[in-house]
Amino acid sequence: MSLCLFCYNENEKKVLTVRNKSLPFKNALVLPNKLLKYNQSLDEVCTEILTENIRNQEVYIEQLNAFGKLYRNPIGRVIDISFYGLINLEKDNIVLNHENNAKFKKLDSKLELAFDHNEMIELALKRIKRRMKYRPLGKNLLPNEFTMNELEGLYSSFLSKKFDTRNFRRRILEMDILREVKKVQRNKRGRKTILYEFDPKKYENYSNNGF
Amino acid sequence: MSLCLFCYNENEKKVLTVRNKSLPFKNALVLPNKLLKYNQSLDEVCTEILTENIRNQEVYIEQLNAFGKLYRNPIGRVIDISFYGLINLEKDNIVLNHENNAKFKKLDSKLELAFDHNEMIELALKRIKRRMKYRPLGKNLLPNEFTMNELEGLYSSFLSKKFDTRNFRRRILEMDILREVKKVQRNKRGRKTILYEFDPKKYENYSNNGF
DNA sequence: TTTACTTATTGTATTATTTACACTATATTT
DNA sequence: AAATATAGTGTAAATAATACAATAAGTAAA
Repeated sequence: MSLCLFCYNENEKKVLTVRNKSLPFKNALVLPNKLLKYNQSLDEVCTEILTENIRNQEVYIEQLNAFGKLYRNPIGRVIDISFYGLINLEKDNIVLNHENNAKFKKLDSKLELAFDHNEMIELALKRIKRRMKYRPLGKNLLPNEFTMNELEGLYSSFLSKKFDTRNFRRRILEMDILREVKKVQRNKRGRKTILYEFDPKKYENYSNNGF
Repeated sequence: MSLCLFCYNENEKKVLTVRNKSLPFKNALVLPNKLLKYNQSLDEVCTEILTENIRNQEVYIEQLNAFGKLYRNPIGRVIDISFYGLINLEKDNIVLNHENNAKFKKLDSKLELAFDHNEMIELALKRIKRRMKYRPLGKNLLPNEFTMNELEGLYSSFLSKKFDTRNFRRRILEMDILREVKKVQRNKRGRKTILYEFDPKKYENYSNNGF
């Protein structure tokens, strides 16, 4: 079982990687993963992977795909059921396990993982991209309070597409998932920024049932 | 591994079921399934299931989901990676294995399968429904030549929604995946019907990349 | 052969959604 | 007070989706 755990930090999407501790590909960069034990459900392994690597198991997770090619692991036949998850570094109170060398890495072409783990990331990103078209995204990636610009940046990053600010704002507001927070964000220069939060019930509803 | 194999026959969607040959739930109605052997890839088991039950392995298949709850099988922990497929009974030259009691059953509320196989069907139908919104459907379910009414019926059935004939035809033709066949279908009463076929290249293209 | 009936096919007007596009507001710095 | 940086806003045009009913082309019956 492998997990693509994404965050959105410093205006970039990143994925959690660890150093592989055993053969094959010992010491290579891989997605956090764990073998399923006989008495475990899939969810339980996810929880273990999370606990071990970030010390937090309360994270948004979706099943991705089962990878089952015969020779994907050179040592023997391993079927890997992969998941993806979305977190926010501060909000979710992450403690990276440095024994595993757990690190969030930028998603660029230089990121090369062992096994078929790059494929997993690609597939996860595709899935997220598709999902964004009929369900809201952001609650798991952003801090509790955020600006429209941050939300636009996130959408822009995951959909690899620039938005027109005015149209973006209108569309998001029409989704009816945000509320303005009383507070406001002071900036070094320029106008203050309105802060928003997700309306939990509405977000939940659209997240489960689509728009 | 289990397979939801759908067809669209006599204006109804149907799914392939078999009688379970072993415990637990011996003799119960189930989806065709098979245990994965050590030296098999997922695709190979799919092929086996297909060969065994319909004597044809050249079928459109997509991975659905891994079902991994601890007690989904009362006898022990079994993780089931499910697939769904779409076929056409005549075109695909199906020979049902009656030793397994392989039969296509209408998808109605009376259809009750053992294990979590009903869940699998539900999920597969949801997936297909979603997929239809950005990719074409029909090539695998319809005969090579078909009428607009048949295609509309198929869409209507899988999306559980009535269409306005005029709007439906316009939308489908705008998709640019059909071509008229020279022949025409004679009916007992009323006007002759134009026959269409899918343009293989265009269909393939939209099927892989979406509209 | 004319009329009734059956089924297939077609077009237009309205509404809703999406896109394109540039200036004003509010704060800080000099 | 002027320059600069960032946030925030409205309107018009184009495109897509929806609602809606009459005509065309055949068979069966009178």
